[in-house]
Amino acid sequence: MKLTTKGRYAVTAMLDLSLHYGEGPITLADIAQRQGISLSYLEQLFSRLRKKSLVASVRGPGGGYSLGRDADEIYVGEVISAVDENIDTTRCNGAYNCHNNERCLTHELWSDLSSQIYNYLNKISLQDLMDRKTVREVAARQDHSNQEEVSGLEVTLADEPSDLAGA
Amino acid sequence: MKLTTKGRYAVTAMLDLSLHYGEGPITLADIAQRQGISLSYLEQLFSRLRKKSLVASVRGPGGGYSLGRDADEIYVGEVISAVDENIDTTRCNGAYNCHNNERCLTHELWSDLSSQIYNYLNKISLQDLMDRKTVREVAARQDHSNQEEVSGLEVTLADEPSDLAGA
DNA sequence: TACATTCCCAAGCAAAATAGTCAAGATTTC
DNA sequence: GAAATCTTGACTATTTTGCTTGGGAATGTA
Repeated sequence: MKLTTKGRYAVTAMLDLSLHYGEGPITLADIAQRQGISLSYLEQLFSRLRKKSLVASVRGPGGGYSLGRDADEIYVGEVISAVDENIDTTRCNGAYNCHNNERCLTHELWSDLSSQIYNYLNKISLQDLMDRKTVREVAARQDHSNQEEVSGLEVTLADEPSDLAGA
Repeated sequence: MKLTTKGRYAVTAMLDLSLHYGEGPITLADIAQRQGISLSYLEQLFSRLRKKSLVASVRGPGGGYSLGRDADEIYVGEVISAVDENIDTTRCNGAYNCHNNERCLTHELWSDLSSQIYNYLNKISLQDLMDRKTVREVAARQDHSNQEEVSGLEVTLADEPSDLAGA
């Protein structure tokens, strides 16, 4: 199991998609703007999500993406697996001869752990996430600020004072 | 939580140390050879393990490392935390303003997950690992093959046919 | 048909992280 | 004092990440 921002981006985007389900296809441009993820990067992620049938796409004007299944049938673990290819550990992925043609000492431990994490993540559906109060609150705020941002063409982000609170 | 080979190396080395506990201080050179980890890399890892008092060191000839506590009081999670500094997620680690000065949608999910994994790993002690049958078996083999390897200076690993089984 | 909008895809690239090397030193034992 | 061992820091190579660029292909609309 690998846990990187890549997987987080994917889950965030899928959650965004779920929250706007029922509004017809959602464009990646919308998601990119709402979630602050680069459009091209999203395209790469969604390419993999589509290959795993987690999303369905419609081309052309008015097109976009929608969920491949209902939100309560898509699990976080699936999303992460889809974008983070080698879900296994990097060195001895599945191989029994990690070291000196034998299993490495902790081989079993890591496979145990991987499946443990995987189990945990595969119990959480996108619907579960949507049901969370904090998620709904943030989503509502995002939809509002989105409407404001749409009018202005681009937000200037030259040197945002991100660490004012610190020090 | 971050799960990389770095953490795996650390746990493997600590497990090796546990298995040879009672034989006096163990040198990193021994561990490096048994577990196939570069000595200098081990040095870096053990530097961090020592700072967290997970190991104790004795310098000079006959010196080496020993466990900082009993094997049933050292948990896998601690070992991983010790070497993998930023145990938190990379982007919005702890910050509440991941995106647009708000919490990102999945912020809560990731902190939940992190603590979940951490809990799991902090229930497994080095002693637990040693009690596993497969670990004891591999360890026994390693001790044997180690004695053989000591006589030959270096194993030639020019082009090992690692993918014969494939295709 | 033209064209704008959207998905699709592949190559490349900078920054960061990972895994490892190298070199110099500090302690201790013999 | 010499050898063994830990200790430390700087340096390097490789991989991964996050992102850009630049082109397509499909499709709805005028």
